[in-house]
Amino acid sequence: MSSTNSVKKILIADDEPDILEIIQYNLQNEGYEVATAKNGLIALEEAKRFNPDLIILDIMMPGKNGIEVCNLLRMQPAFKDTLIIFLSALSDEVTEVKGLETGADDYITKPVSPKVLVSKVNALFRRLNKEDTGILQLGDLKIDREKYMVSYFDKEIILARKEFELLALLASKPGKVFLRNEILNQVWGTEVIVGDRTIDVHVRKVRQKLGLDCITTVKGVGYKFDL
Amino acid sequence: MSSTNSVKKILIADDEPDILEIIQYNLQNEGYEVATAKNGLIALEEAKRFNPDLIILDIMMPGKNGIEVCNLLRMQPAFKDTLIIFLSALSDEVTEVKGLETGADDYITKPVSPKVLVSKVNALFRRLNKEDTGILQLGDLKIDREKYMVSYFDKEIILARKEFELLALLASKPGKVFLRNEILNQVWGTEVIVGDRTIDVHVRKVRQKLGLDCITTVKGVGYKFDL
DNA sequence: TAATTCAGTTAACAATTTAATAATACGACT
DNA sequence: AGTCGTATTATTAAATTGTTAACTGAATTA
Repeated sequence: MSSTNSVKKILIADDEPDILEIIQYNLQNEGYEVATAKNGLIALEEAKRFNPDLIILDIMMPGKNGIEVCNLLRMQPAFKDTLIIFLSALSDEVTEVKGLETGADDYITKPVSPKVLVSKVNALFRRLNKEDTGILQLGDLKIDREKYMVSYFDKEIILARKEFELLALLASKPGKVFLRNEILNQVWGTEVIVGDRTIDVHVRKVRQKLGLDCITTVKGVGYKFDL
Repeated sequence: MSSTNSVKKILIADDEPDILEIIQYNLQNEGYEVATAKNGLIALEEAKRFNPDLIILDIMMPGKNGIEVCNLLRMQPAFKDTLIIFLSALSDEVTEVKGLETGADDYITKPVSPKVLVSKVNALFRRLNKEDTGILQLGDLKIDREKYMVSYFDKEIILARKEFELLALLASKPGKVFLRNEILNQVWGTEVIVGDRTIDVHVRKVRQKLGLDCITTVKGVGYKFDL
């Protein structure tokens, strides 16, 4: 199974050595870990051994073709969720639809520019990692934007909305000094007009509830988050 | 934001009425709910109103082009995770790479066969919905989305439809705070307009029927499910 | 050094928002 | 007609939010 953090592993299966090499080179350049297979059977073995996050499959290969390989992979629980991209010289509609319905995530027709291929791969991983929740982890302080929850050393701290938004804003760029105006615009919006003291008071409440000196005052300028 | 159970909504933006119509027809045939926009500005408005799960954007449109629209959408938190596919007659490498790097999930060059497009759309949703099993088991609480049934300690609890959908939504991501707007969109849809109090009342009923304190209110923000 | 000013802190209070509840109304369906 | 599901409204209760005013400490000035 693929970890969200680590370097992504990609297996490329194609019977043309040139293509294999070009794609491998470009993906490695982008920081991916790459393995290759020069036919369908080897691809299956490599998939087991290498446990890739993404498999790029040529359709027309000697022995087992790409679609067969895909089917065999999808049958195994271990590869149920593995990303699969078909790469094919066949650009006919029927094959493409069949390929996608087999459970592939994309179908790219050759010839394809390496840069475009890399972009598509990036896009797939980007989307998959969107799963990550908007959690900010700063030392022992955790700010979960989705859950509207702050915890320190796993102890939950209840913040009111404005308090939370203020903290989330400051913590979004630790070290950066936010001007009072920025804070007003971000947290309170441009419509509402509130006095300057209001910010101070909210800062105080956050400090108090956190019991942690992480909001620093920069006199005459604004506030910043610093652990 | 996309509901786990409901029909997926797709917004298509293209300045060519023919294309708009063909795509719309094919996607509706596949069971999707479709809205259309004939230029970039309208697309932005429709996105806000219709709240689609996927937006298919033509790149060359009068006024705002697709890439601009994509950028504007991605800036708004509400559309940060919305699926976006570019559709373009431009097949040059630079535009395609730029499009994908802008945050699109796919880039398809015209002309495209409607069947292939539909397959690609299906593939995207398939990938996104991987964890969407019908039954949710949360501690001793079981929620069966297919049978519209809830049980606690094997004791069946009858919920009305809206009540059920509300609970199912909140329980789909335990801990996550759902904004009132999200709840309205998911449970009631974008078409119907109901007052804010309606949500409260339904929350109350669910709490009452479950006899279980699993829905927490987060003042000023929304509600969350927590066991 | 003492007085003054400036900027921010603090605590108490008031105003405003927001949600829970109960009672009510209206259809759809039986 | 009666029940059920749904949405609205009014009332009440509670929490958040904003303001005020007094306080503190540092920097500035006389």
